[in-house]
Amino acid sequence: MVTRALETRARIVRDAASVFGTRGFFGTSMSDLLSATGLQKGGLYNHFGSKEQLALEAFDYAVSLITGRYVEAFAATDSQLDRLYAIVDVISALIDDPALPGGCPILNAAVESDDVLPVLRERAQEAMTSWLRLIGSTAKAAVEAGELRAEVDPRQLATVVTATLEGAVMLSKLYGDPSYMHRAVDHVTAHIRSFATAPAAAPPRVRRTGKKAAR
Amino acid sequence: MVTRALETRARIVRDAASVFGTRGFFGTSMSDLLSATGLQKGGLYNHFGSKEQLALEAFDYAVSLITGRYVEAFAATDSQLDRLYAIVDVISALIDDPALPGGCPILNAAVESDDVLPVLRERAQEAMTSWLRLIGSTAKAAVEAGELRAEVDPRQLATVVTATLEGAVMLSKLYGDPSYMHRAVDHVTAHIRSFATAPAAAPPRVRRTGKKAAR
Amino acid sequence: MVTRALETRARIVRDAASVFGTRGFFGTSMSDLLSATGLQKGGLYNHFGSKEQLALEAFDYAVSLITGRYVEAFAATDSQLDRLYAIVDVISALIDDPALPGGCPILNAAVESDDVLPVLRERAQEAMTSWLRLIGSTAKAAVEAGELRAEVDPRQLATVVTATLEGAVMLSKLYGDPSYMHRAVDHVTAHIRSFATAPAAAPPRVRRTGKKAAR
Amino acid sequence: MVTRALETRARIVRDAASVFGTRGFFGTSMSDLLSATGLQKGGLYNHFGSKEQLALEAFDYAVSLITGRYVEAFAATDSQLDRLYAIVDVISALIDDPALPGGCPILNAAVESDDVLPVLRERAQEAMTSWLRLIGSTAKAAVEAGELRAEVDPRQLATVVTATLEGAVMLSKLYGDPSYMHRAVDHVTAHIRSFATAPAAAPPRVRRTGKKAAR
DNA sequence: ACCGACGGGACCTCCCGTTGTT
DNA sequence: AACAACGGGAGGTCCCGTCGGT
Repeated sequence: MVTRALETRARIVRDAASVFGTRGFFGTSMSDLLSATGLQKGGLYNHFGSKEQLALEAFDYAVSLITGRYVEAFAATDSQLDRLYAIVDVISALIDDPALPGGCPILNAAVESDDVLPVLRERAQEAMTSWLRLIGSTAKAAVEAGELRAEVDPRQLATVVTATLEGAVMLSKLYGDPSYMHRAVDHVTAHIRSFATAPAAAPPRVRRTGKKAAR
Repeated sequence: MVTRALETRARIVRDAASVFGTRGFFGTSMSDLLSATGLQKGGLYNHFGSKEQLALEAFDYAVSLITGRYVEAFAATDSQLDRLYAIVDVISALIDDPALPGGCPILNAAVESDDVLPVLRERAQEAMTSWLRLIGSTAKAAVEAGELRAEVDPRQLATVVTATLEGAVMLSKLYGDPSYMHRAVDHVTAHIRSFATAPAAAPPRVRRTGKKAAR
Repeated sequence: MVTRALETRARIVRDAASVFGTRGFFGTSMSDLLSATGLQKGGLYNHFGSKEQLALEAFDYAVSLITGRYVEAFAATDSQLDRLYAIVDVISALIDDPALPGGCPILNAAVESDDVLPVLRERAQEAMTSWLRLIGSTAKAAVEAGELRAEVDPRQLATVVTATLEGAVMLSKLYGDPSYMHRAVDHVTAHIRSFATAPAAAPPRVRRTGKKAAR
Repeated sequence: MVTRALETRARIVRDAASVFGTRGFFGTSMSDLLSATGLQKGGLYNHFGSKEQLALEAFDYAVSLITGRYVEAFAATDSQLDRLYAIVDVISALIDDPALPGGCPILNAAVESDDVLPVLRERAQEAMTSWLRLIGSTAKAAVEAGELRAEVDPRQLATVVTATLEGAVMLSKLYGDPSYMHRAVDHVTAHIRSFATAPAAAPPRVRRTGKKAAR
């Protein structure tokens, strides 16, 4: 039955994404994947031609989980500015309420793929590019909607938001301490707000852990 | 003979630092290290008991190169504020004028060591901590010297500066494009300047490549 | 498929037992085992996690061959005394008609495992203990059956029989000359007979080679 | 200075004999020997061309220690029969009061050298042969001196004594329990005495540990 | 006489992928 | 679709022996 096969395949990808996320591509062995999926060699290689192919699909899946959260979060927004804040929240959730263990898949892929895994590197570039574009175009839309001042450079803003949050993902994971991410979120949020046309109330920060961390 | 040994050892660490920086710990094989150093297995294992031990020393060496640049840069400063700018410049140089290939060793170690290389993770934590402390205490000194306003939260500033620049290292390396780092530097510099007591001239930015990248 | 695996596994154990018996644990390399079994590394390691594990199973197998001979020989006996003689014959056959090359596996294991292979040493102890117990309890049964005089100390007898025959295994193998074993067998047999209640005919010695070695 | 060199050489042999005795030839690595002697590669290879050569000399040394004990023990005897008892005592001392750790060097060499170390095997044969001859000729002399009955077969006696005691060395070492050796000594002693012409008092057993084990 | 850097190979282990089988 | 035996090679480690240097 075709459905069954697809389910198994999806389950493999899901399990593999967790393992690759926490151990990295080279740090993950086939036997890690076998015990994570509960399958044997044959079962796995029926669906994927190689470890690399599985890794690529696992990467795509991990990215899609984040993308899904954007879509979800965007549904609840009614301004471009809120969308920017929502984007920040989604990244922040990589630490506070991760969909998958291992932090940000793009960061992981970018760091590990250096000169060694060009295929993965390309995927990471693509994923990062669409992320940067999302921020950039949202910022531009916010300007056009009159929510942000015209002096905002969308590309500059996208870079700063992304770099700061990715760096914070690394810091918080390195120390096992979410407060680095929280400080980064505060900074990025304030930075965005500094371009807002209306003095505006504090953005609708939703810290997913529920703990309203005193700052 | 003792001299010879130390030289060889130092050379191995230097060469290994490059390889580990570009390929990562798991992505680097002993073969890679042998061809990088020109030694044979026996020769290498006389100096280092294991690949991990060599990796740790290579990490320390890579960090020491950055530290050395701080020391060098600090010698030319005469205000706490200039020191902050110098720190930013040193990190920025990881892209524009790297001492070693592979970007920031701490970033690399932090991302790859997750749950897999606890010893390396500890070293990365230590290195990162002293970096954060350096920024934090410099910021505090700048406040005490009246160069920055009292409202500055040193820890917050250290987090933001570090996260943003580390994230930018990742972005610029991912794309092979230094402009991400440049934008991050501009932002961080402006952010610091926004706390300055004197309206002050632009900070003495020294882009090491000399190319004034149009932005 | 399952059947195939078990067959292969059994074959590996059998072949390995020969190699370990003749070359010893440390003297046997994985290469030796590979050429003995005709497998490749991957094939072998699918069945056994390590050389040590294989060695242990090979040891157990070698011991089981000897045990099997006891069972076989016991089936043809109808007195406790005959059982004692049968035991002697089984050990004697390690030289005259070996099931496996390499002499006595327990002797080999005991000598080589000293302080270096504690796991093997334990196995050797267990195997030796059940051997000593077999002799001891058979002697006791012979006393109770009135076939041996009550003054017999079963533990003493077991030690003497075992020590003498094991020592003879070593001597005969060292010189490649079975006559040492034959002399030991004669002595041990006479020693046992000296405790017999009936003057009894000579025990039903079956020298497995068929050659009635002139002594 | 020549003396110095010989001293060092002798010390190496002594230390190596202990290591080889406990770990065996293959179980002993050069680095084991280096740490046992406190020397470095160069220091060791100045005296011995190879591990094998050192092992051979260490074996000879170990045998010479036993030989020395014979000589010593013989000096205190005034009958051939006492010499036989003395020989038994010397072997018994391998367990109760060993000159070197590792039990009997000949036993060890015989078991480990099988088909793998022909040179060592030859040495073991030679050493064993002179031991057997010593017992045999002493027995013969005892017969000629009228201390043992003429029916004694010297070669048979030598085999039985040697096999039993060697087997007991193995047993006592396997269990870490000297009582196996004690029982073997009792047996062998009684066996010899059974050939004595004079009903004679118990032989002058000297258990070297001093504990007169109750039997 | 001794040290210690180094070569180069063998060690055991585990890798990833293929293949036959159920 | 899944299992599991197996190939063949690369992994890191440690081996023994050599040799330049003190």
